[in-house]
Amino acid sequence: MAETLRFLIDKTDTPIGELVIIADRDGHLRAVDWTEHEGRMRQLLRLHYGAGGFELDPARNPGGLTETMRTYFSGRLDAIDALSVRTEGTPFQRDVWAALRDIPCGATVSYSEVAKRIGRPAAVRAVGMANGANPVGIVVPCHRVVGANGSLTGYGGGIERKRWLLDHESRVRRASTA
Amino acid sequence: MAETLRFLIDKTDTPIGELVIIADRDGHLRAVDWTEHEGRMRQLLRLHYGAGGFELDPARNPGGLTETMRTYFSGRLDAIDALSVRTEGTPFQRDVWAALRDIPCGATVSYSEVAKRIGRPAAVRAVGMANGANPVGIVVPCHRVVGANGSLTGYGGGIERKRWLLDHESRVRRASTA
DNA sequence: CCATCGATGTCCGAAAACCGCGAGCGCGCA
DNA sequence: TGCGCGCTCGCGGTTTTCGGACATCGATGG
Repeated sequence: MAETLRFLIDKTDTPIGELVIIADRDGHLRAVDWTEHEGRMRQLLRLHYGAGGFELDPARNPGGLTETMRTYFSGRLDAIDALSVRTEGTPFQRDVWAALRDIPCGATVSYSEVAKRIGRPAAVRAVGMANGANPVGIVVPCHRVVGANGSLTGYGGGIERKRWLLDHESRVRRASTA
Repeated sequence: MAETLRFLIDKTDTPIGELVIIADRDGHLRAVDWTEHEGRMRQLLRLHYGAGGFELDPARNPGGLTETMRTYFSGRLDAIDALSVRTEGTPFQRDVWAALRDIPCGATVSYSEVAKRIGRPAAVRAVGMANGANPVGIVVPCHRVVGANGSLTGYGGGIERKRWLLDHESRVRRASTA
């Protein structure tokens, strides 16, 4: 591939670890992950854009996205709802990720329910795979998908963080509706 | 892959069939093949630039390249020597293709000789593969590579055309040195 | 003299493995 | 009987692996 996409990279602290944020110059979010897993994230980028297909230039609060993430963590959960995400991925994955964004904050859904919603009720386990391949943690809320019996099953960032995020969302929601 | 390279496409007749010419907007030749094999050529482009990674806009004599090709066929063989080529391909393939351009017009070289020249004397058969994967026929003169015993072996455009091209080159050269 | 074989890089198709699931079943335990 | 736990197996998209084909040629053995 001849061309090179130039992305912007920033980092920020959260109560549960440092976050890496990748954005493009049009203000679209391209990837989000924990610094701890930056290697894995870069590998995913390589997969999607090619080995030399992109470059990461350090930046401060690109497109206001870093600030938006901080806002979410500080308690204004709906901050990330309007945020514009742009990713690659197979058609199936894109279907799944789109369905994830429709899960309202504070709610959880089972893998099979997601499968049903994208019209492939049997592709339950594949939904799990697609979840794991999600480049944009938190904003595409793969943490809101849990086992049919309510168990947390798995999370790329670690079950602990999944639990924290769900707590965070239900906690704040409870406070605001009270 | 996000963006799309916009190439220019033109066609022209030759004594041995119609030629397709793909150029970029900087005047570099990107691909050349016979109209008869346009499908195969597009597949190669897809391989190199991605399925939706490029687009072909019809153009007339882009970068003067069509005219240059016509000049070659009309007898000014060195017309294609200076012409700028830009292609993708693996490191090995690029080595091979570079070596091909060093074969002087009118001369022929064996596959094993090419292998020797790129420093991998044992990769003889692989040179054959790389030859077949050459996107830029004629200009990158894969037709000047023949069997160790002088037989024509193979040619993507058909042995007949290979023979014609070699005849053409030796004929004109003989005439000019006489 | 002729047939066979091995080395070499790349692509392609087929097949298998991999999983962030979930339903069904058997079993142990009151 | 009734419940819960854990094992097993089928599910389906994606990735990985593997084998074969090929624009050759020189060495070997019959």
